[in-house]
Amino acid sequence: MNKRGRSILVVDDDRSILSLLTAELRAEGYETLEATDGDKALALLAEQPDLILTDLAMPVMDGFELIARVRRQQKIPIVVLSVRGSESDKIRALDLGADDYVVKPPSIPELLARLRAQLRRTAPPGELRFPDLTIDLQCRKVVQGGRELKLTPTEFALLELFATHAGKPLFFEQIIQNVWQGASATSKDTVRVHVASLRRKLEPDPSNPRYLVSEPWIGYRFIAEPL
Amino acid sequence: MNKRGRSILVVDDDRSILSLLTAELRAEGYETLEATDGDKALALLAEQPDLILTDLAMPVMDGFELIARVRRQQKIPIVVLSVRGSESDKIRALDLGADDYVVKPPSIPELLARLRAQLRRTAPPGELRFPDLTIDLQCRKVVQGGRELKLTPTEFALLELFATHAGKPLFFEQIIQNVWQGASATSKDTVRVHVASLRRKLEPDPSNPRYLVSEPWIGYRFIAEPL
DNA sequence: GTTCGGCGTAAAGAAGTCCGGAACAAGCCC
DNA sequence: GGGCTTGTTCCGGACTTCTTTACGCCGAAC
Repeated sequence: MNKRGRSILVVDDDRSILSLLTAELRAEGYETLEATDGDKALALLAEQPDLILTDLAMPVMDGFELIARVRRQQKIPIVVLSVRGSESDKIRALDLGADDYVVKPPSIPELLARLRAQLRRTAPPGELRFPDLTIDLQCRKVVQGGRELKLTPTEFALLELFATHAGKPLFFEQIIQNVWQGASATSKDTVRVHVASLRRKLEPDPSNPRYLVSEPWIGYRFIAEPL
Repeated sequence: MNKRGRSILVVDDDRSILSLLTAELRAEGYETLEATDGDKALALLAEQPDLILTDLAMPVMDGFELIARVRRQQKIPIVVLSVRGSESDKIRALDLGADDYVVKPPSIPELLARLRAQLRRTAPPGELRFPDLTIDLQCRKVVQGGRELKLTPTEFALLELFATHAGKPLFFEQIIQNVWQGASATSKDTVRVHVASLRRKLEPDPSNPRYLVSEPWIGYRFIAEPL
């Protein structure tokens, strides 16, 4: 569950509801921003939240206007959470630019699922980040110290597997299973050779591996702190 | 009224509901595709609908598996319309990749508003702009350095696919799927030849591609900063 | 000290890919 | 029909990648 760093702007004039919602969201691992009316919410857009969860009834600037104003600038996902369950309210909010509409009181698990669905589509490009190394899974690009590494498909698959299991040792069996789809012909030797060529491109000193250390009798381990 | 040409794939095993839904959608100006199970729905993906509206309970392949299969390839919006209103069903569908979940029987106006909300965010830009290159999808015109390029239908489809996925590598499989609707006869060679002829028209130096670089063992990648 | 097995590197052969050109089929317009 | 355009298949040369093999190194066990 990759929610790391995703922040949600919660807007509601009822402070008890506000704190209840933010508590739930924080428990799920999200960062939260809070606003009690549309004006304050607009100001908090500068913090670049990843999603807006807003009520409709609010003083100063109501939810409808907030949606319209936000949409004039950005395409950030907006989810409405309101006691008003009438068809006309839903249609108006959705047509103004809201992406989903949930009626209060919500089922928290369902609300969370709907938020996940909205966040998913703006998910940042599948990217694994380590100190001095970023791996873009979508673009199949690996950047180290500002320079892009040119990897063969096998090398990239290897690095992707290692990076997604950073810190944990990987058995030869697992490696062959994942990178070669368990082609029975593949041997440990083949893995070793590809690891070697990956090290030549990845390691500052290939003979003293820093990232890709061998785990005798087991396989290999990728050492790096995520983020 | 920008619903022109937007098509919706409706999936439901109950033919009376199916025809009722498609009637409503057509009345709104959408084009519709119909399927009575997940298998047939998958086959109709070749028609490139803009949205999928699907039931969950179906023979042959149920809605959950349909969602999972579609998501493995595409990010087309998926709206679930089901009698099953339980929290667990909603969460499962949403987490599998659905974008919205509406319980049967739906309020038609609300359903339409939710479909609009989903379609809005995938609205085709109509025009793709890159430095020294603009592609007008509506008029099917490509302008480079003030001169208009004359492309064949296949070449245009290729360029459109590449430009909408700028920066990301495209596998031969994806290319064939999108440009040739997965016609099984099409081979990599065919793709290569058309890429070559597209390069001859697009690239300043066709033997040293700047936009359309080949990604060995993968396919091709279109390199250009959007805007 | 010797033996043994895993580990790392280098080299070579096998296999696959990319590209351009040429040839062929199908459709269109004059 | 003849000419043109478009789309597809095939071939050879150049190149890259993958796998295997061989050899040396090192540590552990005896």
